[in-house]
Amino acid sequence: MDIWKRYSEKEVSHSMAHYLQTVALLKAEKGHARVGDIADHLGVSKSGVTSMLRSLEKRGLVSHEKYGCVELTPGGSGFASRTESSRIVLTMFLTEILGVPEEVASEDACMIEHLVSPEVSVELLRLTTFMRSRLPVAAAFREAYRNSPRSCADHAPGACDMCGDTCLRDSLVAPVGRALPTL
Amino acid sequence: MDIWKRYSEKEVSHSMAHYLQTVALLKAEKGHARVGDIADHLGVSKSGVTSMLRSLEKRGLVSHEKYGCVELTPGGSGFASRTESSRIVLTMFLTEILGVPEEVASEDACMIEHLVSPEVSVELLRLTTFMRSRLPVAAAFREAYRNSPRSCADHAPGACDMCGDTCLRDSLVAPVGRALPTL
DNA sequence: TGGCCTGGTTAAGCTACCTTAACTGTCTTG
DNA sequence: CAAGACAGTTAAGGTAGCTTAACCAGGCCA
Repeated sequence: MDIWKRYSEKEVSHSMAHYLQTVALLKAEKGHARVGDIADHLGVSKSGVTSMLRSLEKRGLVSHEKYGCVELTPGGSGFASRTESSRIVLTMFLTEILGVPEEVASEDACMIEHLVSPEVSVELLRLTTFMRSRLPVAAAFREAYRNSPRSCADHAPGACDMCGDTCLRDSLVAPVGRALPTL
Repeated sequence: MDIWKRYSEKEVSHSMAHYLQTVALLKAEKGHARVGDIADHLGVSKSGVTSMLRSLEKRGLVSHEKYGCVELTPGGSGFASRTESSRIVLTMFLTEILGVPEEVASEDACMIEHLVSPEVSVELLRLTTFMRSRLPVAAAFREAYRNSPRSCADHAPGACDMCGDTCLRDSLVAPVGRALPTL
């Protein structure tokens, strides 16, 4: 099982995704992206920005010459807009369909926006669109869903066709001994 | 905006989550988890395992004495089972509700299982359960959804209440200049 | 008892991403 | 045009998570 290793082999890391998004945002907001602004926006040091820019440049995602402004290459701007769209779709799904609080939704979306595949994002958008729609079948579903039970009724093994011997919901919510030393 | 930084401050990293899951699996399968087995299962070197175990031990997630077997603490086993449940729920949602291919679903689930909050996991489980149910309203919804359009009809600004000026689906699927040097 | 194989450990080194401290380039202002 | 001020850079150092290489502990067998 080696899927887990692809995590660290992603073309664009979490950090990189946020650098790219920041550059795109600053360009849109003030017309140019400079090292200091990027550093302020991300809450990192300017030297950190400089070195990250070097590595983004090596990957062909930005262009940046000494003491100059930062530009996104087509590749970089593609990543930025894909990640941004992914974040929008995720947040919408989490808040409006799942009904999770804004705060939680934003954080979760931020964590995973750059990790979900386009296939999944697209299907998520489709489901969200359909569920939000004014079609009677969607309205009826929403109504019924709102009133549906929040927890599984019975967890004799096999009683619930989602869970096995132990209730999925229970293990999601109350992991044994959550306690964890601060160190 | 500092949410993005919490990513690297997560109590348990992607790697750690997989180490914990592996220990739980080996314990369940063969009754004990040893360094070599963990290394084989994860495809990393034994020395890598040793040093990761040290750091998991510091965090109170496993116990391990020199040349001995590895045990999960209650905390560690809690994390393992929470992550495992999260993965199950995600995979089920992705394949059965979104209809994404198994291969993609597994990879995406693996990437994000340890990052989604319990709140979101629980709601995802609830939605999945409800949508899969035999209730007429759910069946009707599934039927209508299956036949719903796969792409947005019209993207004059404002025509679609999901997208803004540019179509979300388009930017998810065809980011400008996907090309990216291998380096 | 000595030799050897297996499993585990340490040591040293690499990459990614961050930090602080010190230096340099550029721009403004008197 | 020189003096600062400020923006940006380099240098050096830290943590996480890996690697390879070399070393050590314990079981097995002649």
